[in-house]
Amino acid sequence: MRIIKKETDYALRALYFIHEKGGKAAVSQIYSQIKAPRPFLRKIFRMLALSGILISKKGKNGGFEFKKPFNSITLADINEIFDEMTPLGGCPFKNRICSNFRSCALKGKIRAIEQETYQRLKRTYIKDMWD
Amino acid sequence: MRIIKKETDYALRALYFIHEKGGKAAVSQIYSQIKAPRPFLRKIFRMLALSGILISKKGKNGGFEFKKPFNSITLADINEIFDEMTPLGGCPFKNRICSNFRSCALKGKIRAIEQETYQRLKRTYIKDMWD
DNA sequence: TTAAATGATATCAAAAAAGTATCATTATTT
DNA sequence: AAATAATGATACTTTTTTGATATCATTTAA
Ligand code: FES
Ligand code: FES
Repeated sequence: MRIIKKETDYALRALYFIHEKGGKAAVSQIYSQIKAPRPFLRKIFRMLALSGILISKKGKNGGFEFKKPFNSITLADINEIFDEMTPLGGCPFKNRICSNFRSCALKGKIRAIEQETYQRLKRTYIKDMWD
Repeated sequence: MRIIKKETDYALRALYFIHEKGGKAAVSQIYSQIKAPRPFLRKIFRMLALSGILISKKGKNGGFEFKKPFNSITLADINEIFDEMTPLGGCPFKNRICSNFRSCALKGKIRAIEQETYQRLKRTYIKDMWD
């Protein structure tokens, strides 16, 4: 059972780091601290910017700062950027549809559990993760 | 977020099928019904037997029957055969340990969520999955 | 003795996840 | 203006995990 991806892991720790740094930082200042590969972290940050979590500033002395207030960011906010949920009525095994889709009740039960887990991610604020 | 693997999916549906067939069946009678690849299902069944869920009977007219009573089997029972949980105090990213393992509080929170999900799997009986 | 089942194991293929490389664009500093 | 240092965009590669095969040995009932 893999709750989060490495991308989410890096993202969460990086966001926390930016917050500690006063709310703004560039990838070059972060990656070594959280031991993430630089180009990978860049990709992650671009997605965070596209998703409205961060604002990016280009050029010298550029970097990233929070768009969404740090205190309001949940684990779910970040997780859903990198990992999609199974759609309502869908099968947990994406694209390639399951054999006996129609008669399969499994997907419903599994989805319910997934949803419950998601709700919990939603209730977990990243500001509280380092308590 | 992937709650169960395909192996678990096949296993659950196959077990239900055996139950409907009166508690005993051979792989050759099952795989086409649940649309699982035969050799894959064989492997799955061997694991179910090794784990004490089923008993295997070799030879002609052989097959598999329940060792653990069907009504007592939970989703967790099957899931844990094919998917391991992160060990207590461990990092969700198996083998290759995380960079800042010591200072990382993330792993604790993630594990808590994983545990909660596991508890729910434990409370879900496969006999109830086709309601 | 044959047929039909599982046991055991090695191997392969496909998909997903993780990570790189490269060039373009933008803004600051000199 | 030029150099520098940041992100934007995108294509690619590698590694890991998952899903699936193939093969031969063993067992048992007919
Ligand atoms: S339809 Fe995919 S698990 Fe049932
Ligand atoms: S130690 Fe692995 S997620 Fe923190």
